[in-house]
Amino acid sequence: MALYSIGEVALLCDINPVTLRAWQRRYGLLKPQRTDGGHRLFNEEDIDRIREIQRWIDTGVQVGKVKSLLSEKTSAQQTGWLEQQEILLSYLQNGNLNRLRMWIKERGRDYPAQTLVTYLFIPLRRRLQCQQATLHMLLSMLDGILINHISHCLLSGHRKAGKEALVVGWNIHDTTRLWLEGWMASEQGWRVDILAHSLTQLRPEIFEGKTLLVWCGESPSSLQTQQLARWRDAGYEVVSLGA
DNA sequence: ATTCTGACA
DNA sequence: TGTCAGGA
Repeated sequence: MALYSIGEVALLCDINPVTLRAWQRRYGLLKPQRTDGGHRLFNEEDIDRIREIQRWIDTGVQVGKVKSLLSEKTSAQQTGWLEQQEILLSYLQNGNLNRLRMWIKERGRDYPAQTLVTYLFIPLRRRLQCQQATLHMLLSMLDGILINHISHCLLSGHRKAGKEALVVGWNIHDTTRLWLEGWMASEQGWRVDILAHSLTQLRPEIFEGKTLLVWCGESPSSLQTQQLARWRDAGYEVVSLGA
């Protein structure tokens, strides 16, 4: 198996060697082999792990919280959801969008959106959220189908009774995640609309009368949490998603 | 030339 | 997270 120096890994993963050492020393995230001289040697597995860490950080998780997430991932995989992910992946790779569409529709009848999102779509999307062009394309295909399916679900939700809610993203990158959140909210009885783009400024006074379901990423900054609480105190209906 | 650790901002 | 010193 090929081994890489810290400098090579730094180039490969577009990351500062200093950061890699910090991740190891402060958070115990890495444990590369060493040469006799004590220089680090990273194998492909280490590099995959580094990319995985980067993906978590990109989605807004603080470094200190990543470690538990890396091991927690295996528990979601042991219960058979990994195989389901592989099925979806194969449809994507074969460009078999119709199968994919039908598959999602059928699963949607068997499982609550909550379950599918948690064990299937979030983990699978995370796997595809690589810099690699091919994977990115697959992710894009999946997202398109998902959004289509979800908008369908939201429409039927509008025919039922329920309180009006608006899903908004606040300083996030992954806008497909808003649809997933909206999907779950819809199943919990909200009549959901989604703001398609993430906002950098939130002004709840504009949406008075509707409940705002706010998505701030995997771990909201304390500033965001405080602001949300302040708005609640001011009488706005503001709910933090994922909390 | 590159990387190591540990102190420090 | 990043910089620096002082060594290997």
